[in-house]
Amino acid sequence: MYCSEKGCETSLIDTSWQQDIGLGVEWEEPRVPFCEWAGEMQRARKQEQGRIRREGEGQGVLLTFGNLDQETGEILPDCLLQTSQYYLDLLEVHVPERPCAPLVDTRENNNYLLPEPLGESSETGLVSGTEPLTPPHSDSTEITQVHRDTLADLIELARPLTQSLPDTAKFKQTFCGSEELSHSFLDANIHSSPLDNPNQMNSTACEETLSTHTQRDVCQDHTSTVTLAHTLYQDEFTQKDSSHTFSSLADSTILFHIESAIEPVALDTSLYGVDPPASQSEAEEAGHIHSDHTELFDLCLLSDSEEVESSSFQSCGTKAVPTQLTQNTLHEEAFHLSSRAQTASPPSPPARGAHRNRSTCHDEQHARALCLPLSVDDIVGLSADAFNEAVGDNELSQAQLVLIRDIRRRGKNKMAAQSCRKRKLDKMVDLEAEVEALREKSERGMRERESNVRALRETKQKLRKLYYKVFSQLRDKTGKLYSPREYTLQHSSNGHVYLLPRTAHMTRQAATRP
DNA sequence: ACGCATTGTCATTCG
DNA sequence: GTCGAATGACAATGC
Repeated sequence: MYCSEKGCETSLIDTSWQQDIGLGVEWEEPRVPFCEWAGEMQRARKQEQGRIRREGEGQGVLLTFGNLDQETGEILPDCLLQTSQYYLDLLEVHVPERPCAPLVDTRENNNYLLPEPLGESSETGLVSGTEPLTPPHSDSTEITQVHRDTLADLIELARPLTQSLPDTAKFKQTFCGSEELSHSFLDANIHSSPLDNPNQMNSTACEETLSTHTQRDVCQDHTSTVTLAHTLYQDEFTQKDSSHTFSSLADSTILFHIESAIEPVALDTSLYGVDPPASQSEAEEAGHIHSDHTELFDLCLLSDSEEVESSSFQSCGTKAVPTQLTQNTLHEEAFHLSSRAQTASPPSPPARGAHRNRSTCHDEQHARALCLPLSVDDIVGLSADAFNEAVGDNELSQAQLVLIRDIRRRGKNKMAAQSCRKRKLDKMVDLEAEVEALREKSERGMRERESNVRALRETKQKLRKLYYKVFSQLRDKTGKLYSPREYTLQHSSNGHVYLLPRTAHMTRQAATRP
């Protein structure tokens, strides 16, 4: 879709907005033409720039993690400036000598498509001081006037398309040190996702993610000097109508096809185009980058495996795959990566709190790397018959067979160890309960024994008293008392009681013993 | 720095 | 003999 007339970009975007409104998007504020909005944007930027200059102290603080762009007044980290300059250099050849028409989307031609330029325009009331640029493939009548720093901002906006941020948090730690800045990049990654790129986030997921981020952006402080211009651009959208943001961007197809301007990047060197580190800190940063590189590879393969079985693995985000890489190349590289991970280098110490899922993630990464047809859960959870059937149905390589059986063995053993420990724990609990019951039983026996001993002692005492009482009442023929030392009382089975001399009694007892 | 608890993994035994 | 479950031992990690 080309527009050759001056000012046509305004009508195009306005038409897009009108279409959105026609689709039911409510517009609470009076409609502001895009050109006016762009002018406001530029004025806001100028004000921001002036504020930065006034706030020398704050600038000093901000410059601790970034550099001040002399043209825009934005604070950019070094890496961004380098990358921005890189893309500027790539696009410098397209700088024309006269004002240009807006860039519009021609996806077939892979042309640039930019939002309405913030450059000079008497009709739109935009500020002056622009440096005209034109996209590739545009003829003399299809020229675009783009403010240089706006182009730089849009390059930054499009940068995630080609460099991918495997892990926003890691990116934040590695490059920015500023949460807001990293949010800007995350938003840029979302807002600039080409809908027609199969490697990018689909529109539904993008909209969902976008909704979350736009809500946050509405609450964001727009006076921050760290916010990049494209974030301001997006925030202006979200201020007007957060639900309108994506549709506006999508319907007007404000996309930035940068792939055509990017040279092939050697994957084994750097996907981020970082020069060899000169210092230790740079070397550490390079280590982060290399780590992201490896992670990116896994994620590249993830998109491949999703084609095989989309239900097995879940995507971790929007990842760009270098178009120069074929799937076979990726698979071969993934195999080497997986092999290296399995055999060579010991895993680096994971972050605190990552220990619990380390093993599972490790297996999942290997499964992704080798494109196993089953998820780790399925590999472990399937019955033996189902597992063998699944393995038999899918023609797996030797490496895949080894890996899938290792994953199953480890997973089974892991569950077995867990159940074993649970059983051991339960057994210990049962044994402790049994010990407690036995202890109580023993205590009861002891108490009963003591009670019995006491009763026996009392009985013996009573018997002794009774014994002497009987002897005290027994008299021989002469009326003399029987001595208990010389006589004893014997109770027979027939109920009679006999008084026997002790010698006879002892003789009798000896005779009855076996 | 040290001890303890938890978890994963390997080797081995058992059914 | 094979296979899966069970378990002891060990290492890594977190607290």
